[in-house]
Amino acid sequence: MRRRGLSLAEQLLDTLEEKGYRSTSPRRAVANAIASQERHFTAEELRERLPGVGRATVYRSLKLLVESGELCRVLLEDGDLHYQLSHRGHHHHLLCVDCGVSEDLLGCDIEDLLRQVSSAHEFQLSGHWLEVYGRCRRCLSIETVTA
Amino acid sequence: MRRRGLSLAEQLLDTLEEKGYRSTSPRRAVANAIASQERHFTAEELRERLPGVGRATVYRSLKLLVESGELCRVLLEDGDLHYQLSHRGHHHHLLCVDCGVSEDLLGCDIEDLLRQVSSAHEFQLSGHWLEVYGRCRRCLSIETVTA
DNA sequence: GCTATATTTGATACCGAGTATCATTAAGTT
DNA sequence: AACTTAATGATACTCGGTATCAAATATAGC
Repeated sequence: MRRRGLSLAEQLLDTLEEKGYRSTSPRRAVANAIASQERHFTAEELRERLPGVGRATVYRSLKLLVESGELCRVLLEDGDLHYQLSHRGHHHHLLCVDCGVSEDLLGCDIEDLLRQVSSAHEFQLSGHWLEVYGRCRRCLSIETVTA
Repeated sequence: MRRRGLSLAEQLLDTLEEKGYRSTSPRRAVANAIASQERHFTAEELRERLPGVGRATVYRSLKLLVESGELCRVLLEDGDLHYQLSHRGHHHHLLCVDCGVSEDLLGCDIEDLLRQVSSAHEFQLSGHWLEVYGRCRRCLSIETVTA
């Protein structure tokens, strides 16, 4: 949901400003670093690319961006949590375990299924977390070539 | 899938022995502590109950038990990873966000759905992670009483 | 039951992710 | 330009987890 006329980095800062957070140069640096990041990343990876920004500030910015919905956390197959740009509201990820690329899953029928399942267990559904892992088309074709 | 004639703790040790790991007194202590734990727990919670066992040993034992399928990791709604006894192979959890009780989800149609979704994205499915959160019947009734 | 050998242990130190504190600095307002 | 409030970054800390390595111990062979 990129807003017209705004670069990705500008959009991140814009969202923070709308929430009353100031636009500072460390935050601009963080926003730029995130915007130029194609795949999911860890806080430390981001920090390495921002030697001039304090550790606490990097973590604080990540937190604000997750809270404001611009970033989301993805759970890797091994249990590691990474960050990733979030282009929409609630959604799921289809993650390539080779290259790390992710596609969003929207409009699938999981919610319906979960509603059924939880009512069968007499649970009042409040949320869920789903990650799907596999190999993307590109990685599959590369694998075939090098094999 | 508790084996006949074995207590839960004995079964944990038994599984490790089958894999060639020795039965030691620290491991027995860990197995007993886990066996008496009804809900999901963190490594630190377990460690508090095992003052005589070294930190590294607790973590090592947890790792072995996860690898051998006796324990599984559950992802809480806030991203925290806890441990829990795993009574079966691949399964999902229906977790109560109030009391932490969990029920296993088996034989639901999620796998089919994921197969469809991933082939639509030209992904070769390799795995998935699903956690479902809600309030269990007991917590719902308590809430009604105290309200 | 004793001995040899390989595994396990626990102390320690370390790492990554994240938070708390707090004096200093910089944004936004007037 | 001055003021006020938020943000920063250094530091120290917590928690979950791993690497190292000398000392302890479980098992296998005799």
